Amino acid sequence: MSSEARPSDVLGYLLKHATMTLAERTDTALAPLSIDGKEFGALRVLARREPMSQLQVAQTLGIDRTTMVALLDTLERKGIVARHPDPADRRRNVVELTEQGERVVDAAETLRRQVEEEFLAPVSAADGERLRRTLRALLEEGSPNRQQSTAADQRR
Amino acid sequence: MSSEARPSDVLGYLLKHATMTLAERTDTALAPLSIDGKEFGALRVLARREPMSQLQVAQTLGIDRTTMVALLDTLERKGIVARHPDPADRRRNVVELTEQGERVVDAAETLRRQVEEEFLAPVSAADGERLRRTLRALLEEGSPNRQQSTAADQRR
DNA sequence: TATTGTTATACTCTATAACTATA
DNA sequence: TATAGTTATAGAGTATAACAATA
Repeated sequence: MSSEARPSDVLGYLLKHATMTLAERTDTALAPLSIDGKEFGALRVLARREPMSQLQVAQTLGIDRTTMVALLDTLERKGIVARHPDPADRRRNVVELTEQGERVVDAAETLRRQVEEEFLAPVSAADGERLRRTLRALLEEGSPNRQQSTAADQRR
Repeated sequence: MSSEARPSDVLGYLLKHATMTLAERTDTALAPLSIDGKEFGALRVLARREPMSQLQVAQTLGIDRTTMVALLDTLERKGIVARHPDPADRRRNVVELTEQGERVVDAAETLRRQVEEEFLAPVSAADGERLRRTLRALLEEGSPNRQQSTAADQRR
């Protein structure tokens, strides 16, 4: 018989609620810019890079190209991105930030950081950085900083 | 002008992907028990407690009571929970784990812990514990007494 | 009248399939 | 034939509204 774990001991619970809380606050902070966190994620892909096709953006984000269409429709209606046919391959649309889009992305980036700072305010700066570092380590899957073999490794 | 942050520096990105990865692995591990993580969440509410009504379970989970109906339909079909009208208030259904349900919950709890252990394997045990502690601190102080409020709750 | 569970319905999100225009 | 973008459609998931039984 296993002993009871309180909800707040369950890592999945903690991660999920931390994710939801931060996402909500980010959406709230971005609302004055008329974008949400998901749209900002797409904009960040476009920022400070060579122009990309819709498909490339979609693949970078891990979403379907049909989903990308609707996302870009919204952003284009807001004047944040522009689509142009690629002269070199007219099947493709090159997606670029407008001037307004650049300003929105910069403002959003500042807001995102502020939200993160506030979110992390209850813990020390060191613990905040440790959180980031630990999460990065957990997500770097095949990378070499794995430790000893675990029960899981044997099952693989 | 704000400087570029790599995706892996964005806390929301890290949290979201950590949540997704852990949830996927948990679902995979629980599959042999014919339950998923969401169902297990509901079962954990029922385990080792006084019997609760459907509404109480739903409120604890922060989901709508109509969603609860479908969730319990599934779990009841699997023989994991049973519903009885409450003799004291026959509008209510008392929800209880069956004997099989108790066994499933215990087995699932063991699996959940194994998955967590594997998930945390890339970092030291100390860092794993720090992660948990930091997340708890962020959720306690960060969002005072909000359990899992939904859009619906706010509209009410 | 209010509450609990239920059913029917709607809405959001995202994917698959099919169509178009290019290659 | 294959690919990029689009459109139409479907599916999962979850909510709101309406209803029956009970309080």
